[in-house]
Amino acid sequence: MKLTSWTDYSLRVLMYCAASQGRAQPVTITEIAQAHQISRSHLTKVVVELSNQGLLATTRGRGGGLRLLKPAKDIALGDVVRQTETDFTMVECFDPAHNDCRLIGHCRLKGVLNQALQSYLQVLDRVTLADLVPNTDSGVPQP
Amino acid sequence: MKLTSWTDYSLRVLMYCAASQGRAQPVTITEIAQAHQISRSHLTKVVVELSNQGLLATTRGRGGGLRLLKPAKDIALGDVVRQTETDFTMVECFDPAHNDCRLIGHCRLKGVLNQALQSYLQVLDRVTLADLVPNTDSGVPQP
DNA sequence: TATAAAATTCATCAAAAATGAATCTTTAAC
DNA sequence: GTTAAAGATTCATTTTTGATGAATTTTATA
Repeated sequence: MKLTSWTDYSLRVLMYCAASQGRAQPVTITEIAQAHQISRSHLTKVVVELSNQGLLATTRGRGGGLRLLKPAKDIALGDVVRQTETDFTMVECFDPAHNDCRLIGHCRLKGVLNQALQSYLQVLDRVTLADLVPNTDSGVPQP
Repeated sequence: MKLTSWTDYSLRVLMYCAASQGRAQPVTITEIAQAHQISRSHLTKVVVELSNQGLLATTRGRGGGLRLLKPAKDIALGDVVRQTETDFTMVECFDPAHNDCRLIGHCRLKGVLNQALQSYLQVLDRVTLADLVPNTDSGVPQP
């Protein structure tokens, strides 16, 4: 059970943007790619998806770059992870047509695993980008 | 984010054993494999691991089979999942030697994701095999 | 018009999970 | 003691899907 590196990169892009708010020049993909030693090409796809998901705005051309569409304190990790992770299938529930399972009664496993998953996401719902990154527009000066 | 089918199969083996407690003949691998349409060979490996982990006892030879080493109500899902899932790496934390991350301050991401993971497992800690399977040795007769 | 930025397309590559055939070992029943 | 039924082991593949990156195109500004 792990998150994909796609989600990992998504979070890093968002955190980088959050940490860079207030800069004169916007953050660029190349900059983030270099900072994290990831291929610029690959990271671009992550940025495009985040942009499609309404988390980032991008501007092309010279002087362009990325910026968050909402204040960092309004972007909860849970929502990011829900969007970037594609597969939350905990167990493969068998196709009813082929189900020859001899367990008596209905299986409660699926429901329990779903509860656990919700609990996982709820923890992340209570954390925002602003909580992760010291210098944001949260109004709190850093030491 | 998903569990492996290895974990899935592990849970099903344990549930099957729990549901079969009190039977004259012990449960066999072949029986479970047929019930779930899984290759017997493959499922054997799952059983061997569960046995190594102290959850199951196996007996070879004619009349042999599987049985739980503890009452179903004493086997918590959390403990099973902790043992069968091999990789709980939420994000790849960068090697400090190569860390060129420009985020100011220390990153709280890892800690937060770990909290979420613990929350996930804690939900499963509160559920036992007996909760999943109606007819166990829990003393509660099934309808 | 040159440059710097995002966006797209295409082709792989890599890693890990999943699978199953074939065979060996053990043991109870006959 | 033989045999059949059970778990255990070994080996080789297959499948999946995530991850990667080169090359090119589009857009916009200085």
